[in-house]
Amino acid sequence: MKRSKETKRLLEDVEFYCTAHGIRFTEPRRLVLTIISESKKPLGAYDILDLFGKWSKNPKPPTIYRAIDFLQSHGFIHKIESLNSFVSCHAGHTHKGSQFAVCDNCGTVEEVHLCDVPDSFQKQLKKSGFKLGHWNVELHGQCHNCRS
Amino acid sequence: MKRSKETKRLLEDVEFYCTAHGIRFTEPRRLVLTIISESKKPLGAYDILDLFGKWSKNPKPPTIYRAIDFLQSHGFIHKIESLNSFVSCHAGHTHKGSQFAVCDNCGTVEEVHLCDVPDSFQKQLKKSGFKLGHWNVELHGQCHNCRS
DNA sequence: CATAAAATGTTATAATATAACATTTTATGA
DNA sequence: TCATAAAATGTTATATTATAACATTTTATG
Repeated sequence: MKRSKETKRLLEDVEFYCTAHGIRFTEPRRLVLTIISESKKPLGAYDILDLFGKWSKNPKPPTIYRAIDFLQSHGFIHKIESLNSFVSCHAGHTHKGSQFAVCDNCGTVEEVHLCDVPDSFQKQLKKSGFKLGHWNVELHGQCHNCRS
Repeated sequence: MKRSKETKRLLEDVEFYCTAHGIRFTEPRRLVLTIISESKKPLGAYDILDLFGKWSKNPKPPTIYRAIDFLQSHGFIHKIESLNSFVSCHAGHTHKGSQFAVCDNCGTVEEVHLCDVPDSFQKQLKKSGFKLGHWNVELHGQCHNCRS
């Protein structure tokens, strides 16, 4: 199976993280992460299922969704809610928020990493007494490539 | 059918908007908007379908989804992507972005209205040459009520 | 009022996600 | 080292969310 430098690096990072935290980086989890990481675009669960099928006989949806849940809960992948699809996270550390610029023309997604929620949100949340857990920002539009 | 002051006001606003723009505010559209507006919490399409059934004999999913598409495309309702559900918009005018504070405990949603995307996003988008269309922000956590 | 466009009705099915239970794998300590 | 429990996976079935396709009705317009 093909694995880019970025994917190899991500797999190593996750390996390290899992060892350090005593959690298991099993074969389906590794394969699902590799598939997502190798994709230039976000993948839906059933896209992943199809690709997974190249390496394993007749996989079923729960196999994919379980791996997704695991990877997501540890911040290794993110879900783009407006596309029902998933991207890998190369931000290098766990964080509570994610921001994506989604090109509605070509479908590519760029993660816009910010460690904190913008002030304008903070202020409004403080005013209403809302305790922020995690957040997700999806910015739709046209990427540089598609504009020219 | 019960209709709060807020709902009545919203219906009037939409009525006015539709007349002004030569678009039709038909019965299924009005009923779906009323149902969403009367709800304290975001409603899924099939929740709406059930409620719609109290006023119309045996409605089918496309009826609901069509009304949702219409209402959404004109900015009268918003979809909370992370919940696959819908809320009405009382912001009073169409806008390109929406922000929601979603309480993961009680499920209530508060719309945090901002007319512009925060600077920190603007900056990053400018850098990468991304032309912003519409955006969606979903802030998950605990609301004031659920904290006490 | 004839016509075309818009909206709705209706049937079927596609796409996304999870429940429930059986089996296998792994970590752990007696 | 091996009995055990916890974790993970396999498997079957089904729930939930959303749309395609085509028939019919309603509305705006000349």
